[in-house]
Amino acid sequence: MSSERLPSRSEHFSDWYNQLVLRAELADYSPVRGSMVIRPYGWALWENIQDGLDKRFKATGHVNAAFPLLIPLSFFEKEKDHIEGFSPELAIVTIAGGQELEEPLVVRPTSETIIGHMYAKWIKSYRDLPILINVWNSVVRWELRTKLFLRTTEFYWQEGHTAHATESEAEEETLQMLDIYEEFSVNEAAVPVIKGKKTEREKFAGAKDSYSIESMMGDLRALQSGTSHNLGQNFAKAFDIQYLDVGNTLQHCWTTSWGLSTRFLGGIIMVHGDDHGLILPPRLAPTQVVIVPIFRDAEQKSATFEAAEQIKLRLSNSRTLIDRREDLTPGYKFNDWEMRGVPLRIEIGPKDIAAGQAVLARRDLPGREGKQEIALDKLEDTVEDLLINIQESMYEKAVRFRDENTHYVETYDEFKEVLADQGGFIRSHWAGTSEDEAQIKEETKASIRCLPIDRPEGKGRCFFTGKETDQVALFAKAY
RNA sequence: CGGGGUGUAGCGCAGAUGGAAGCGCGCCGCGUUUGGGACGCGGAGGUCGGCGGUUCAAGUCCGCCCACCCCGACCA
Repeated sequence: MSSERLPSRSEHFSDWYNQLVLRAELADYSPVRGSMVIRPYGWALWENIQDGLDKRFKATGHVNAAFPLLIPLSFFEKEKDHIEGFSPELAIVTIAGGQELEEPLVVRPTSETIIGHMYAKWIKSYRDLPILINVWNSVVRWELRTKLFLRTTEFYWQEGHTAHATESEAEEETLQMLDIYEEFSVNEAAVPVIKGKKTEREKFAGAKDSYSIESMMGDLRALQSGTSHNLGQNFAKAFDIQYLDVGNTLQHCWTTSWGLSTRFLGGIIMVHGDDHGLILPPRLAPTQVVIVPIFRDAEQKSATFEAAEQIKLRLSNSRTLIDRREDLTPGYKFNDWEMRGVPLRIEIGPKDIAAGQAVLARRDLPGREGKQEIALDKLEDTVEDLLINIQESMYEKAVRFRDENTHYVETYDEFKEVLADQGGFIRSHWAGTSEDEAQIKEETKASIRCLPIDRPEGKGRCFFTGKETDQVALFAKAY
């Protein structure tokens, strides 16, 4: 790790982000343009995200499976909107085994088509439904402009694909998975979200309706961190996914798909990080507590290592690590673990051992403010409480930040003014058309992130058209 | 694909006017250190992004190409 400070988060957000990802050893650039290597520390974080989501998927009746990486190109041509949306970013294999292929193979950008093809084979009767499959894999989209975690050529994610007998059941599934993303984001990642529906312009290529969770990043831009799509019968019709209903009538299924990717890591970084580095929510942190032993000579060394060992044993409920490196000073280690965002640090040295105590430092409150001395016999309870407390206060801080930077406007002039002067989210009544939305994006760079589902605002006047409406739109500049 | 920038040691950079490839950090060894990014001494490490041209001589001048980063358009 470099010994320099990070660029200032408030002044150079983009540089700050890039360097943080590299220096916290979350990821590194790979030799192929736009793709990245996720390093062990970043992958450990992703594994915790996987665990949290996978548990929730299983609890709602989903099972995991695997589908192939390569998909016949013709599959993409079966759903008109889907191919239109994806064709610019497909990577296509045309040569294999030293020969030009009869039919080009697409490296999956998402699996709706191949899964649709298989579902058509597997589903015959209403008794086969619903089918609730989730897949953990990676996909490739040839993006023009990339950024570590947020948009890379290849990224890891989960994609859920379900098929149902009725329209309402599919809609229910779509919203259930959106709720799961929300609950996960809030409770595990301490990242507040706005749940909502995508507009026609912004929805998934091939979907009937798309929903998303949207979060505010530290630079006031919006990040879509999870999506859930009601695909209607679009893919069922394109792939002949049909079943016989109770009355012996052939019906098309109703399908859904939903996904959350390694982009979510980028969200965690940009919501919680500070000038010292990453700040990880305790529930997802690969290491929750790091113990830094402090010593001068061999005698002190064995005493503090012994004390550290005992602390670790007592903290068996937490993911605890002892920093045994002997060639580095404590000060270096403090900065190192702060860069990596470990929520809680325990310093133990000769003075502490003599006093029967240890020093606790919480990552979310940097410097002296977050330090306290604690008697060793109170350590377990204190650590447990602190981890919960850190998780909560990280969430509260993020909510406060988002709310302070969310504005309501009544006119388009005001909209432009607020966006230029303050930025952030604009949440206002909206009755405009797709063309109006396009015009606003063209003129201000801000787009409708979603039409929020929860609307405490009630009825009001659209800032753009002046029409009375109960629909609200969330506008922001987005990643 | 448009605009901008950068390619010299693992990283960050310096190498006016062409004339023996350097500095800082990191890395390796030994010793002293260790409560907020330690220090000394000794080392290892380079087809100067690539190809071509000008020249007695190119990191440096010229041409072409490539890669990456930033800002736009497109996107989870």
